[in-house]
Amino acid sequence: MLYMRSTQDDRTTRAVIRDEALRLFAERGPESVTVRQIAGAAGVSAGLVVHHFGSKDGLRQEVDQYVLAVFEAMLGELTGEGGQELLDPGAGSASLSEAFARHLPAGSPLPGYLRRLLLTGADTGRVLFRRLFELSRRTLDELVAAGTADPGRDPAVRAAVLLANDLAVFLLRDHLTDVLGTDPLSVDGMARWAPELLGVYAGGLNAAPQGEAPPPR
Amino acid sequence: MLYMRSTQDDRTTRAVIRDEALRLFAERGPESVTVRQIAGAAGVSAGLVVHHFGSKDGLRQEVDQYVLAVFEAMLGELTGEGGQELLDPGAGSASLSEAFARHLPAGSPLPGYLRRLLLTGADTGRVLFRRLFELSRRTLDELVAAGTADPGRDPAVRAAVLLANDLAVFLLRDHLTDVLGTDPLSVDGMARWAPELLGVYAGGLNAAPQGEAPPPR
DNA sequence: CAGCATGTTAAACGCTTGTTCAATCCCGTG
DNA sequence: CACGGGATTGAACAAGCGTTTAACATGCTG
Repeated sequence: MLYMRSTQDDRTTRAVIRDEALRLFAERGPESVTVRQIAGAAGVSAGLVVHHFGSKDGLRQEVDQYVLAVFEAMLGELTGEGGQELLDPGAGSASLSEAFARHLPAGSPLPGYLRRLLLTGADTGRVLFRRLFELSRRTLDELVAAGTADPGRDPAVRAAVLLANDLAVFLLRDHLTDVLGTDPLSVDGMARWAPELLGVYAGGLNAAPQGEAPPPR
Repeated sequence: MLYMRSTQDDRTTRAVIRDEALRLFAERGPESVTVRQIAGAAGVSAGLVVHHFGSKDGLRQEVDQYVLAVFEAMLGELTGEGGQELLDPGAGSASLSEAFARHLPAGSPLPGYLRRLLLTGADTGRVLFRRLFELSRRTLDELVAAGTADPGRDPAVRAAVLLANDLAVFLLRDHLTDVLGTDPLSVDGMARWAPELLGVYAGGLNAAPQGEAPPPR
């Protein structure tokens, strides 16, 4: 093909368009991105975008599906591999946030897209959240079974609290980076964030930090 | 004026336009709302909207300023009235969420607009978040001074954790309503949410609930 | 080698957008 | 009572939007 990307790139032109759309959608939101901008970013004409995806909305839906699939794959690895390591205050894991940081490259647009999906993706967002909520409920159940957590008065609400706290890092990532000087989804950032959150989970707000770094108790 | 709103309404036409814009912006986002739609909702012509606010962006900025002003007023009442009642695990207050529920009418578009401001309002959102972060830091300081909380290893991060947890309810309101069956910003919803969160804050995830079902103050 | 499906482009189309403009209406003031 | 000025409208405008179309190049298949 003469029209294929110049330098070596094993992705199909179709995939390149999809990736650029994903990036731009995550950055500015689908409404603020034009077909011509996507085409420009992918190095093709506007007509080709429509030719491949039927319409702009068709492209958006395909990106939705793609992101969801990647996310599910991530979740699969997480819950499937070495038993439940999710949300376990004992292990170094701080759940979803850490999962993303570990499974995705540094500047990946995926977190941003998922954020937008969660906040403005009418139906897809609802499905996604329900999925996460069920996961959170099961995780809490496991923690209770293991004696690591109490179900509380209202286990559904407690699971929701845990999920919300987890997602908050995600949704507020940029602002947190701004005021703390560290991206909470980066390795350094999680090293600051996780102990503080797990400290509260372990003994409440009033308990002094326990797992020491400097002070030998 | 013959053109004034039919039924009694003490608001200026200008104010009506501003309010309708606020509502629509909060619902769908400024990019997805047209000047004609705003005009239609306010019962005026598109030209008049521009005449009053210069441009669509001018209108958006004015709504921004208006929302920020109302929010600041709310914050002022909160921090100023009976000393610090904010984030105090002893009182029934669950901070920002409760403040909104108490100071705003039921279907107010303000929470939705603030959410959007926080998540997509480039500079305004940053300023808003910094403001809230400073408030959270001061509140944590007071809790520490009162012996109700420990500063933790990294007080800035601990304050950020508290703020993020608080804002999460806000940002995920619709989804939480969906899975829990109760709006967490309503009176009923807070009655479910607050005890669970405060329970964790009081003794961590593993502690059994302490204050009984209806706590006799 | 003919032929056909596919990838691709440039140009054009129709529609919606934000904005401008001239005209009209009404009130307050001199 | 004239009149000037703000409020208000409907029509018009240019620009940008998503999409359609006709044409062309390319690689595969019989």
